[in-house]
Amino acid sequence: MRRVPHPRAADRRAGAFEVTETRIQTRNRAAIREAALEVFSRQGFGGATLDAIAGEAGLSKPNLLYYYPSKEAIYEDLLTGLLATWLDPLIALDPAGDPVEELLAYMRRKLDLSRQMPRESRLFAGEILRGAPVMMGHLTWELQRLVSEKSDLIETWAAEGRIAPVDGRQTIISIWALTQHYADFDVQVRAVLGDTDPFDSASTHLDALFRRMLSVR
Amino acid sequence: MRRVPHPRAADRRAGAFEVTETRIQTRNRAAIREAALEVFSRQGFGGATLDAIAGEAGLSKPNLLYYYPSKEAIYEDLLTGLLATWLDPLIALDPAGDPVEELLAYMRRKLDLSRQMPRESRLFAGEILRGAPVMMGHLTWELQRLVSEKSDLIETWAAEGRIAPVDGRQTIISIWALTQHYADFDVQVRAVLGDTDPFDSASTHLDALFRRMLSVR
DNA sequence: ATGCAATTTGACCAACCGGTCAAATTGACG
DNA sequence: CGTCAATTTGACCGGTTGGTCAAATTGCAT
Repeated sequence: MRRVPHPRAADRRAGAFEVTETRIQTRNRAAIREAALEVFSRQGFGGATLDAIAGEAGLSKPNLLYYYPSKEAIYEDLLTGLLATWLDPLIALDPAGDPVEELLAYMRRKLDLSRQMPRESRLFAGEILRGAPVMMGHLTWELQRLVSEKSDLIETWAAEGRIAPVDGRQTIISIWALTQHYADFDVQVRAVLGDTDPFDSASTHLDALFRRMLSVR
Repeated sequence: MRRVPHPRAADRRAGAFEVTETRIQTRNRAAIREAALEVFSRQGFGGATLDAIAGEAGLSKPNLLYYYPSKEAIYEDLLTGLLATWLDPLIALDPAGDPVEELLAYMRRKLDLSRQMPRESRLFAGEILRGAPVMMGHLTWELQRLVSEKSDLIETWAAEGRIAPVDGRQTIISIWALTQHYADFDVQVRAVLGDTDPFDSASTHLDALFRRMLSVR
């Protein structure tokens, strides 16, 4: 029913450490992911077409479907492949560090992600907007667990009086909202800010905001 | 080329103040807008279909197209019709009021909008995400002008020492980001917060956040 | 109750969409 | 260079999509 991408001559030389992928496969899969990111992030899943993705990747549509079995498969592969990158900044929140500086550093890492990977941010945003049909499972497992752990840490810091008394989960949500906004609503932000680089002024602003919000007085 | 919805017997009685719309037209147009809001806000423009909208509205597809000339027309009508509602809270920012309380009140009005009109919020979010193909014009006129005026007000307050020194535009952007997030990323917020009502805890949290951010010490 | 405008519908259409398939082409290795 | 797997392609398919149209039905003012 499903054409699996090539039994491959994989185990021809048993014991080889090599990846099971051809050079051509690696190149084309990468091109497809790049193209799909471009198209899905701007058009959304529903608005994207295989022809558009194939065109952007420089492949024919049947050729594209030689590497991925379906439109959904490409979309899912993109999202799940990016999930780790998206969660890493929170994972790096260090219990041993200085509370305020740790949270500011987390905020900065997220803002950098918005600056350097705006398409990825919009891809996630689009998925969540539509009710997360694909990511729902991840949301209620990895994410919930991770946020639970880190919000406990934040509230411990608060209880110890090392930061202002805050709700841990709400604090994390605020960092998400404030940083992702610059990628997701890019055109609106630029319309409002004019010529100034959104991320430069955002960086200063958010730094001050979180310092005031978190520091004990 | 385009079938205009009915010359109407409009001016049959000259000098009448009545709307140019039939009762049936009013009812059906309202049903269509409601249905379109439901579908567009969840599926995005690209993922939405006329059949889905017609079905939701309880009309046949040709009947739907009797009231609106095209899918784009419905989408545009929704967005432009909702624009005023979306800008009103900022317009109401009062130069004569107490600065901190005014900004807090603005934040609360926006949060209420997220709570009571989440579909409208997601509709706008989807439009901006895709680069605002339809709203771009409005963004670079009404919005830019309004934000310009109100950010000047905020910075005047700051210069007078009545609130902390902040960037006016960035402050407005922060209010948008923090409040709309609860509507736009609803499923993620709920996944993270569990059973507690997102808007109740958000209200407390954001109140404290903006008070700390804005108050002079 | 009748006449005309307003509304509704089924049948239809061309374009497009996601996806398939057999056949052709290319790459790599002995 | 021969061979076989890996890759690529054009032609095609059934279903859906946005949209049209003529005809039927309904609402309403007289």
